[in-house]
Amino acid sequence: MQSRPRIPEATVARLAVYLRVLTGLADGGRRTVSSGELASAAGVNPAGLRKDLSHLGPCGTRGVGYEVSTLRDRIAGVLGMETAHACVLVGIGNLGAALAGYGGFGSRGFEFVGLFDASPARVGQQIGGLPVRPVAELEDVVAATGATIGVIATPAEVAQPVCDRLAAAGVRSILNFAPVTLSAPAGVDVRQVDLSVELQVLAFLDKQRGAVPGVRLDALAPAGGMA
Amino acid sequence: MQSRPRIPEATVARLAVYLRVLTGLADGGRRTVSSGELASAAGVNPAGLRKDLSHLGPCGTRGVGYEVSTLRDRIAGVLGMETAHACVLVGIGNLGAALAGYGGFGSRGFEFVGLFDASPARVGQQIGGLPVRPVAELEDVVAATGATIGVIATPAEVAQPVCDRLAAAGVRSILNFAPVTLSAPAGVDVRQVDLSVELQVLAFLDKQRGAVPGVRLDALAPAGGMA
DNA sequence: GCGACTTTGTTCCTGCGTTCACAAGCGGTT
DNA sequence: AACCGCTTGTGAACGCAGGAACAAAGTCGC
Repeated sequence: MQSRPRIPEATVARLAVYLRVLTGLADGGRRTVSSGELASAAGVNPAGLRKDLSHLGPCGTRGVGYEVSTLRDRIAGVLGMETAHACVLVGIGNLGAALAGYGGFGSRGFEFVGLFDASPARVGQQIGGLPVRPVAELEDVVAATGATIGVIATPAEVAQPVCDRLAAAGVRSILNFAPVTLSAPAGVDVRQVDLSVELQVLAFLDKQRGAVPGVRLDALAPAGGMA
Repeated sequence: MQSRPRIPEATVARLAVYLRVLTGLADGGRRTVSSGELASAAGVNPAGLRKDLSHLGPCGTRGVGYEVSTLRDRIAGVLGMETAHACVLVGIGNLGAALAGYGGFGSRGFEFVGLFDASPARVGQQIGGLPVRPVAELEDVVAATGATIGVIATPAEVAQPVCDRLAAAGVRSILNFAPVTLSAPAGVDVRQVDLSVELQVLAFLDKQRGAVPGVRLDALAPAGGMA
């Protein structure tokens, strides 16, 4: 009953945004919100927001709006946040260290239970209260903690082998920051976050909008990082 | 002639992926590729790939496939990579420092020309050959370099003011890593990269697939970050 | 107690993205 | 020179997401 047959993936992504906005409203002491206000804060269309929320069954009061705390708890339940999720992070470079030290995950129910790196220089360091372990211990930690989410922040060359090991160890969801397209066995979800792609889309939109060829790189940049 | 009336945004994102794959193939000495092989490497449908490529006009040889270097250059041209793009980065925390030090941008035509942070402790540090400047100099650097892309890696509270200043200074494209929904004036594109949302979508897909309640956080994690 | 206003939940419709399937074209071979 | 297999490019159908408009329902005021 709480789990409808299917919720579109795009809706799930927006539900996570609504949840963040609602949490902020609740912390501010707000009791109720209308769909229009919530949609404005989330940057979406009010009708679309109501349609998204309709997937969880009726949870608002007509003429009044939505009760902030109730809606927050309802969304959190649908997204599966009442149970914490154990994550392992492979690749403790600049980006990996930033992810490991970012506190925004823990407060949302995601807990890193293992950090791994291939470099002996990194192994043994403490980041966010957790030691960096050698990748050889990956399977053991996944088995011991029952981690279901793996985050890959390694160089591109080793991302696929790491993905294979994570999947074999029992991880069912993988978030990949390496700039390669991973192939994983059926039953394992992979989501790709590619920063270069995001920038290139922005650059294209800018170019398509016409004009503005006047980029003067030489004005302040000393050395071109051409590789 | 080179710029067709409109290319769908989803296609642009995939073109960037094709470009990455093609670059790798060219470095490996490969001369030609078929749509099937390229689609497999990019993780998409072969027919969809051909339709994406059709937006740049005919660029393949029937019976043979696509010439790797030619297609690579064609895509690079459409994405506007023959001209470098100057970027400014605001917020040099863990994530910002990782972005500033990441070499993957420079090789794709994106060059950081200014790093900014509000903390005096950060100002003056050198990251990737560039000094961290106080945010007060933001407008001057944008004007001097003609930067068109701004990257926000600040705490959530100050992301909107920073966005406003970037837009007012003339930046037309903004990539936001702060967990807030930004509102920008018309003519300014904002792309949101929210790591928590990605994780929550993964968690939901995992939950929806059924089963797996056996998350044992207490095995290794010390404290549950319930808020 | 009744009316009017506000807001939700739903339905319809339009447009887009994706996928399947087929015709057109090129290279290699005999 | 003609045939055959292979691959591209395109046209059509399907499904889905997004947006607007409408009906139901609850609350506030009189």
